[in-house]
Amino acid sequence: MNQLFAQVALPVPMRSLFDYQVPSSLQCSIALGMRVLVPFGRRKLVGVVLGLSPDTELAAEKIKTLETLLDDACVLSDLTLEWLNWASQYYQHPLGEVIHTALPVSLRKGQPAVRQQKAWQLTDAGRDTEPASLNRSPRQRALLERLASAPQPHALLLQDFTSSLIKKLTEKGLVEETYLEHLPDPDWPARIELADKPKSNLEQSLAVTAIAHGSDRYSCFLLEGVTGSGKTEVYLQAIEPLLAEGKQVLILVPEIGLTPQTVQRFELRFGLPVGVLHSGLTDNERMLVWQQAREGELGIIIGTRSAIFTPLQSPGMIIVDEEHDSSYKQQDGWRYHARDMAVVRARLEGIPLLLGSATPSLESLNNALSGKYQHLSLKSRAGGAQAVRHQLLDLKGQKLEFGLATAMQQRIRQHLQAGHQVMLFINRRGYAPALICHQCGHVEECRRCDRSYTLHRSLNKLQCHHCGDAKTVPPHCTQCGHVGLQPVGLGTEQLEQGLSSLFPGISTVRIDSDSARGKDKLHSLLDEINQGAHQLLIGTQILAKGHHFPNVSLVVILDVDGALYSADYRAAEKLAQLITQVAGRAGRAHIQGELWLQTHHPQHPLLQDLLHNGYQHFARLALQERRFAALPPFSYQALFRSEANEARQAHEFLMQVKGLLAGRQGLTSIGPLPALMEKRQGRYRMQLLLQSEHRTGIQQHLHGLMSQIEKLPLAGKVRWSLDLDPQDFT
DNA sequence: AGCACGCCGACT
DNA sequence: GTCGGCGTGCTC
Repeated sequence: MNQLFAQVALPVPMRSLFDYQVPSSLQCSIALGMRVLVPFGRRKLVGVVLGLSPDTELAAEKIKTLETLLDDACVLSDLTLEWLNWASQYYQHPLGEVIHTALPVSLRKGQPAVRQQKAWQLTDAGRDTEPASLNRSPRQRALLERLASAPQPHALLLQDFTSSLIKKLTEKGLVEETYLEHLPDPDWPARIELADKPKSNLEQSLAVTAIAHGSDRYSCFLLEGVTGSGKTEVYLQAIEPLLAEGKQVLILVPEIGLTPQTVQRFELRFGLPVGVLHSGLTDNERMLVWQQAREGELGIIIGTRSAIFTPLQSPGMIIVDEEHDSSYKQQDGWRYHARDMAVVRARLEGIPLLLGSATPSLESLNNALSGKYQHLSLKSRAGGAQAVRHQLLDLKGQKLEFGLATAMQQRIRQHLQAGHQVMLFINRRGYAPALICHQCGHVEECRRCDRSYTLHRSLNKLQCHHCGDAKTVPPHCTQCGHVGLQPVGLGTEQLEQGLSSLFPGISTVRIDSDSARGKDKLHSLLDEINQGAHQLLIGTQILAKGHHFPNVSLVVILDVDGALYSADYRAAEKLAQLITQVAGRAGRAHIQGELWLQTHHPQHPLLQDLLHNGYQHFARLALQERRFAALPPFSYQALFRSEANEARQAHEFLMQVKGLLAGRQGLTSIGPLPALMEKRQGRYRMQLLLQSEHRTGIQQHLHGLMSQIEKLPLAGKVRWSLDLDPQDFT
């Protein structure tokens, strides 16, 4: 037989495929998209076959032979491979690692992909036994005859025989255990039982009709619906006709939004089991949902970020709920954005994509306003919850204790005395902030860019993260001459320790990603809160997501300025989303909720706009600002990060990367600058930001650059990575 | 990324 | 005399 070589993608951080000789015994059965076990160095790796060819460019002595063919059918379809290949190019991440992330852990480890079920078959002795010889035990005889023609699944046998009977024949050596491939049973469309649905309003009906109109091809919808406007009801009605046709629906939700109630709502409406994928599952549980989805046995699959990789036999629609949520962006390794991956997947599969949010990302909103996506709005709020009152507290010249103004402390006391709960929001700590004058509120700004400087304590410098300009820290305010400029948000870090002295005897609880880590930890904390075990709640973004706090009557956001004057240009957008989400969650019909913002700039146009005109209006204003500043979504970015024990090395590496890009048209590079969190775990972190007006600009320049970078001597010494469409500059 | 090889310091 | 530190280099 002729020689055959397989090009295999392996989970290693290298941008090449690896050639292996295919043993002649496997040449007939091997195909693209199957997994193989191959020798690699002195270990064995599971890889995926991406090419088959009668020849290879590699020297014969280097070629090894693949060890095992792990599948008899492909685990990744042509379409999926095309999708992942695109992703590997777009994110400039090695294809082998991309494929590795897209597979469930069990498959990465080489476990079989087909679902197996326990079954029973006759042994040689069993086949030689005359059924008549068992005439004295008719049940045993019946079982023997049942197995005579073919092995039978365990579950099926139990309908007619007891397990002790099977055991008896096993002990006699006539019957033995075996495994049969599970036969898919995709007959759920026939079992749909629609529950009563609420009467939908005009906006909802319009949205559902619009979606139904485009449901047989790729199209993208942005459903912009204020909190409580019934987005989920639109999802339910939009997928109803698809499910009836036997089409499957994949729903992505934020990490924190995947509650039993969410899942139940879909289950109850259609009377169907829903496949659920989240981080708390075991490898086997994930694998089962993956298999059921692939075999078409599930109509609805709900999951967090990585659920975007769930294979579907007959895809009907993808829904991304709370599409603005930052948990859709992977923050290490391959930094993909599940929402963006969903757009490309929907286009390849030729199915509609529905993005829903009360506070859409500026990216999606821009696509909707420019007509790239269809824009659907839900503006009326169902139910009678009272709107939360928003108010601003001017911090200029105020006495602050642990970041709280005296007037605010009194207000908090009033609410506590009334028996209500109070929620205090602080931004994540450790960020490089702007420098602000507490007397007049003046913020040092870069003259060239009109943007605030960022304070980098270790260098004792102000740096503009927009153009890279640096200057020394001024001794006094350039506006009013006041001496003693302070970083924005000073004191809020000590808030938690200070609360016990400010509010003695009041039970305080902190909720952030650390304290809420672990299975069900967050939920038990939330239960405690709603049962009234704590009166003062301190938290970050996590508190605002998807949970209701009926007894909270006062919400305070301590350092609004931190977001208004952050080097992270998305901070204002995130703040606006936070405020809007919180306003939708606190209080209840009989308690008038209050939301207070502490700021040195109560007249700031973005704040004023948000408070008076709401998120929808604010977002459009913010988009205009982005357009003027040529920031995303009106430009495209890629961020190189580097990290080393010595700041010099991290900096020098990025200087060399910048050097490789020198003189390229249509591409600007900013930096290297210290990361907003300059140091982490004792290592210095620097960043180099690339920006282009066109997406293809970034792509073209990155093409080929990565392999050049890998050849730099420093590339092996510093930890470095590329983040495409960066969302977070920490 | 792993995993080896390789060449310099404190220990049974 | 060795155990072990992590720098460097390779993996079809």
